[in-house]
Order: sequence, then structure tokens, then C-alpha cells
Amino acid sequence: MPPPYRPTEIEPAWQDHWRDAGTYQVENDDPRPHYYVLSMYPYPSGKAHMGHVRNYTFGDLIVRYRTMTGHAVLSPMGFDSFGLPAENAAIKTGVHPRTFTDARIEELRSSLVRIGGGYDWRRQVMSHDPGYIRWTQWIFKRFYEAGLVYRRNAPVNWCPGCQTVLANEQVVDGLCERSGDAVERRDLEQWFFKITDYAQQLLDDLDQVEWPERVVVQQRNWIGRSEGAQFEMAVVNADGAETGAAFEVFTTRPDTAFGMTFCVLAPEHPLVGQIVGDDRRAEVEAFVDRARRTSEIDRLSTERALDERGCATGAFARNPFTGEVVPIYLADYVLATYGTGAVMAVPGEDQRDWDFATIFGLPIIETVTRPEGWEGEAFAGDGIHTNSGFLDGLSVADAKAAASAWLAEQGVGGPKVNFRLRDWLLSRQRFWGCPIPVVYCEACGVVPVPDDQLPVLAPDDVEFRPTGESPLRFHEGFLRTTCPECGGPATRETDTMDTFVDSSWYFLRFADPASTEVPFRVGEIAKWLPVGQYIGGAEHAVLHLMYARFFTKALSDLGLVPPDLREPFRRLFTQGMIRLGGSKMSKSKGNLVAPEEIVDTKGADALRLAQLGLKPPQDDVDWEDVSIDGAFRFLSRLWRLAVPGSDMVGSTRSGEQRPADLDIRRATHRLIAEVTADFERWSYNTAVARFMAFLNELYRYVQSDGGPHGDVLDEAIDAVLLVMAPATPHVTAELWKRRRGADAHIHVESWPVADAALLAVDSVTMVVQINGKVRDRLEVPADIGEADAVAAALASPKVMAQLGGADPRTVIARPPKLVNIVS
RNA sequence: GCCCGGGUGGCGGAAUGGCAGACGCGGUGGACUCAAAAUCCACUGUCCGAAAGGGCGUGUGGGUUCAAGUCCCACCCCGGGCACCA
Repeated sequence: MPPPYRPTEIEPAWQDHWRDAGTYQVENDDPRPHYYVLSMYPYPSGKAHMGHVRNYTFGDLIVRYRTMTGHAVLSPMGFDSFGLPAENAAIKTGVHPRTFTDARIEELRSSLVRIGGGYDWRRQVMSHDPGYIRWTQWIFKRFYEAGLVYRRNAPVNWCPGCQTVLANEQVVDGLCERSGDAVERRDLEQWFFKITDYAQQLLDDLDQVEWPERVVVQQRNWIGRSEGAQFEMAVVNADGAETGAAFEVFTTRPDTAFGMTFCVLAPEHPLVGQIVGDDRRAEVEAFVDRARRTSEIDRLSTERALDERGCATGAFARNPFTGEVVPIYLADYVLATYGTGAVMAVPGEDQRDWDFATIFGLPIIETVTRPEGWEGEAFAGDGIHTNSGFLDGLSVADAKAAASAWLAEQGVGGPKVNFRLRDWLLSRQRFWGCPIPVVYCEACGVVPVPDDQLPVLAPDDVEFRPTGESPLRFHEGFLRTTCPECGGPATRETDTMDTFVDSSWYFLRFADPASTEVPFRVGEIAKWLPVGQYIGGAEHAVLHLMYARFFTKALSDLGLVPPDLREPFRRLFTQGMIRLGGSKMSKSKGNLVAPEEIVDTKGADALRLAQLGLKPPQDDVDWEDVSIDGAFRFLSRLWRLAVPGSDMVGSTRSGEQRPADLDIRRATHRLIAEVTADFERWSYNTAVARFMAFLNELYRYVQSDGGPHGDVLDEAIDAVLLVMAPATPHVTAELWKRRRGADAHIHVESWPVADAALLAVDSVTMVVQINGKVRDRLEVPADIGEADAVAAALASPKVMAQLGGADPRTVIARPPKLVNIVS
């Protein structure tokens, strides 16, 4: 009796082998063509969950497949090991975040090994490693020197739950995307990356990447480019006399400026206090105060009545187009952080302005001719301008250009492009992050820590208080230092960096992990980057991917990576999310089986196969749909047939091959061709279906009357093992070794190539339709001509019976696949 | 509101305009067994029919075509993204 399939015995042995033999270690000067496969490095949360399994199975499949196709594959892994959970655990339990994090990393690393991941562990990086922190800080300093980092006092998003500020990208619907707390507005001195310098490039270069359209669209939306005009408006008295004050407005509709009947400033606009009339001062101050206290979520709400949202200032401004005087209002929907924080209001052509004008009793002027039968309020469509001075008679597009040009001529403004993208707020008031390497000197001001004193590390002897405040703020030994420039007393920055800073360059370090003078050498980067295939969750569509793109462009401009490396990730695949199954969530949550338990019982290969076969990779997955039994059953079937001494096979024939043998040979080569095509197009679920269908066919073959031909069966089994190797690496390796000998290793074999001669078929099933309905199927030669095909179809007894002697009106022949008889 | 996806058996899902439902799960029957499990084999969209065979079927309604799940128009539903950005 041959041994049964026991994955728990064979899998650890192969994992040891891959580690000891360095199967997935790769050198930078490897002569094979280079290919960089990268799965997003995980936050170390402990043992792998299903999301990890799904993500890293796809990545590993590609690594193993590309290795077999003859590439030198860079397959690194690391850990995004800074972040709030470790700090929260520290506050709760008193365990230092490093101790906590190191333990979680070991759990996750072990999980990744146990699901069969093939990585070059020598290249591992961890965000919290002092060796990594040093370079994060080093890069920060290069950005600082290049003017890409600055510090300013700004209204920021403060999450009371996380006790830290958040980037705009981390605020969703006015709530913290992490904790769900309502985000408050605070004014704080904060560090920013000048990502807006790259707004246009970040937009343009999206054309260069092969990414899911969904992600590209999200990035475009986030960057939010809009073209328009910006111009100055003088603040005047009610009688039109200049006050000397002025403000700028941005508009995408300069063509409608003749219809401006008021303008609106953000409550935070710096001019507010200066221009407000004395009789309005109390009311305006109350309004501004209320707006500042209103939470982000309420301020974004469109539910609130407009009359609560706006307030007259009693001041006026002059419309440069008409020379007329219009009142200045405040409204909380005008955002201080977008454009100039001030807008012109044209109620005739903008619905929001129309609503506002109606509430506050302001005039409405139509400057674009309405279409016939127009019954709406504001009209935002195209039309011919009217009531618009020199713009009358022009279309919207022409009037926009003419208005912008006129502004430039007058010297009061001109065309302007605005972006929704804001600078990246990187300060975090947390302990467990990369310290910002600057000190504050009473004499010299802000002084970066010299390179030779990096890394700046947080001290270990800290006390985590439940107040949520960073312990760095109270650690005298850390706080008190001397100024590197004057030697005088100085204090350290206690804020740390957003953890997205760490993940914005880790993929570069992987290419040159041992570099000592610089974080990575340009020449080594050129050997691997850009990443050939990046794999990760769609939830990073905006945040991580935007930041990493920005870093790459900035580093490229600084000469730290090759000048032509403008995009870090050439191809991106975003797999679906794991859902905890809709309404049954609470019930099924208790029954969830952890991946490691499945590995312990059914093996990693069954787990991987179940994930791959379940549904298309980009689809979301319901946890309870992941069924391991079918996958395990299939692998057992494979084993029973392929293991030497199989009791399924019995005796085999040799010598002359029969038609049935040729059929199997054809099926074998079709399998190779089809799986290859499926792998190339990320259709793993159909590839798994092909494995199964092929094995079913082999089972029928070995049990057929004549029995299997030995050579034919060997070829078939070899082929299925090879094409399955990237998907189920352990069982295929074990069977290969048992069939080929102790030194045989399937993962260093070449990917099989289908024999074209065997893919060509000489007879096919031709479908015969009458009026589009299938009436018969005929075996015909593959090279059958049109006349023969029609003749064969008309000769079919079933067709003759259906036609009942009547002559067909038309016959459409598409030999050799189909004949359609129209009667 | 706008922009993307998507609606196919009991379920997950397959299908370059040319055999709808590959493959799996679940189910039914059979073989093996004292029996059960495991395994192997067969069947499994739906309706009519003893069968042969036939009718109907891819969210709804139209259209293009010899032929539509696939293309076009309108609509309904679900999922995701954006949404006071001037």
C-alpha cells in the first residue's frame, strides 16, 4: 500500500528545504532576467488571518511561477512594525511596544512560512528596527534640505481616540478611519511633506502604470485637479471707496463673473477680523466661533439649514469685471484650506450659490442663455453668454478663456490650476513611531540632527500613561539635549512620523538591504525597480500608493534613485477583501477557523488551493465560503494517482499508443497551454478548475478498459505537477521527488511548454443549429470546408426530421464550429 | 447627485457575438463494507413526457444580428468610490 497524503508531515520538511537551500534567495547580479514581485509588507498583528493568506498566496504563486519561467525573482518580506496597536497594548498591559511587536512579528513570520511563502528572508526589513529608523530619518533630512519638508501652525485633524493628529487621507466622513472617533479641529505646529509640489506629476504619471482603473480613478479624484482663474477683489466701503484690503478668489467659472452678486469667505479667512463692520462684529465673531467649534462631520453635513451656515460681514468688495460693489458673506462651507479660502458667488449658474442667494435675499443674474424650456434654478450647462459685457455671445468655453485673458491683461489675476490634494501632515503625537530627527534650540531655532548622530531612538525607560499622551513628552533624558550647531541647551522634537512614511520607501531598501553609506545605492535600485508586480489590498488605493509614488519621484529628483524611476510599481493588483459574511457575522464569528488551524489539519496546500479556486482574485470573499474540504479531497486524489506504487493505476501498457492515449496527450498539452494563459491573466480560479478537470480525465483514463500507457501517464502526471507547483508548492514538490529521486526539486524545474502539434486537433464537434437552436452535433475534420460542412449538416437525420423536407432559406456556415440553418 | 463595477442553477462561480451553467460545494443513486466512514462510479437548471424527445431559461422591457449572458437603448436592484473643492 502506498502512503496516504499527509500534508502535515511533508510541508514542514519542504519549508526547511527552501530555507536551507536558499531556493528563493536571489543575488542582485543574477544573470537571469530580473523580476520584482512584491506583496505589501504587513502590519504585524500576530498569526496570519485569511486576508494575509489570500494576499500572500497570490504573491507566492507569482514568485514561484516566474522562477520557473526562468527569471531571477526578488521576493522579499518585511514588517510595517510601527503603529498604534502596540502602543495601546503597552498602555493596557505595561509591556513595551518593542517586546509586544517583536512577538507579533515572530508569529506572523512563522505563519507566512507555514503557508508556504518563498521569500528571501535575508532582505527582511522592519520599520522599528534602528537600522531602518536611521534611514527613514536620513531620507527625512534629505527632503528637509530640499525644501520638501516644512513646519507650520495649521488647523489639523485631531482624533481624540488616538490622541494624535491625522492626515487628510485618514479622515473619512469626518471620522477617524482607524478608531471611528469624530475628528476635531485644532491648531498645532506640525510637520508637512510638500506632496503638492508633485500634484501634476502624480496625476500625469498615472498614464504610465498598469493599475486597476478603479485605483487610478481614486487617485485622480484625490488629486482633484481643476482649471480656472484666480483674481484679486478689493475690499471697499458701501459707497465704493477703497479700504486698501483685498483678497483673492479662485473660480472654475471666470466666464460667469458678470453674474457675481456676492462673495463668500471661509470663517477662518485671515481678513475676516479686519474687514468686518462694527455693527456686525458681535454677530460675525459668534459665527466664526461656532464654525470653529463645529465638528468636521457636522460641517460637512449638507443637512443643516443654509441660514445657519452663512453670515453677512457688512463689508463689500468690488467685482473687477463690472466695477460693481457686492456684499461679502461668510459661510462655513467655504473651506479655508482649498483655493484661496474665498469664492465669488454666481447664483445664476451655481446651484449652491442660488440656494444661498435665495435664503439671504440676494439678486440673481442669468449670464448664460438657458436652453429652450429650461425650468431649473441655477444653470450649469453650456450656452451663449448674455448680461456679460465683452463676453456676450461667447460659448462657455470661449468665455472662460476670454475672461482669464482679460484678468491677466488687467494685472489682477489670470488662469490658475488648483488641486484638491493638500500637503501631507506627517507629525504624530505618538511614541511608537519613527522619531522626527530635529531639535529646537533657543538660539538657532529648528536644527536637524546631524547624519552621524542618527538614528534618534526613543528611550526604553518610559512610562505609558492611560492619558494617551506620548511618554516622550515627559522623558527628561530624551527631551533635554544640546544644539548640534551652538552646543547650547535644546529640546528634542517629541512627535514621531506617520507610519506611512516607513512604508513609502521599504520597497527600495529590499533591493539593497545591506547598504551602509546610503539607504540604497542607485545602481542596485536600477537592477530591480520598478516593481514588476505589486500585490495588496484595495484599501491602500489612495494613502500608501500616493505617498510611495511621491517618495519615489522626490528621491528620483534628489538623485537617490535612478532619474528614470518615476513610478515605483509598474503593475498593481488589488485583491478583494475578506468579509465576515453579512448578516450571519455575529453568529459565524465564533466559528471562524484560523488559517493556522487549517494548516495543522488539512495543510497549507489545501488552504492555498481553496483560496485560489474560490473566486476571481479581485472579488471580495466571504469567510464562510472558503471551503477546504474540496481542496483537500482533490489533493488527496492527486496524491493517490501520482504517488509511486499508486493503487489507482495498477499495470501500465508500453509500446504502441492508441487513440485514447493520444487524447490524453492532447489534454496534457492543452492543460499546459490553458494554465499558462490563466496564470498570465490572473485567472487563478479557472486554473484550479482546469487542474481538477484534468485529474478527473486522468482518473477515467487509468480506469478505462485498455488501461493507461506508462509513458503517456507519466507525461500527464509530470505536467499537472509542474503547472500546479506555484499553487500548491509542497505536495507537488513531494510527489516530484518521490517520482524522480531524492535530488529532484520541482521548483527549480522549467515551466513546461505545450507542444503546438498536439494542440492542433484534426477533428472537432460541429454544432448544427436550425434557426439558432442546437439540433445536432457532428464530428467533422478540423479543416472541413464550407460546402462539406453544409452538406454534412443537411445530411443529419435529426436536421432532416426537423426540416420535414422543406428547403432551408439561408445557411450560415462557420466551419468547423457551427452551421446555422435558417428555414 | 456623479463615476466605476456587478446581477447566470440550492450556493461560489465558468463562458474571443457561435453547444449557457466548466470546476467546486451541496444533493440523489449505485459499487465497496457485516455496517459506517473514507474511496470510486453515475446523475443533478426548470417544465411536459414512461421514454425518445420537446418547451422555457443568464435582473426587467425594447432593439441590432442567421445567432445575444456577451453589442445598443431605457429602467430596476446590489456593491464600491467621489460628493459643499468654488
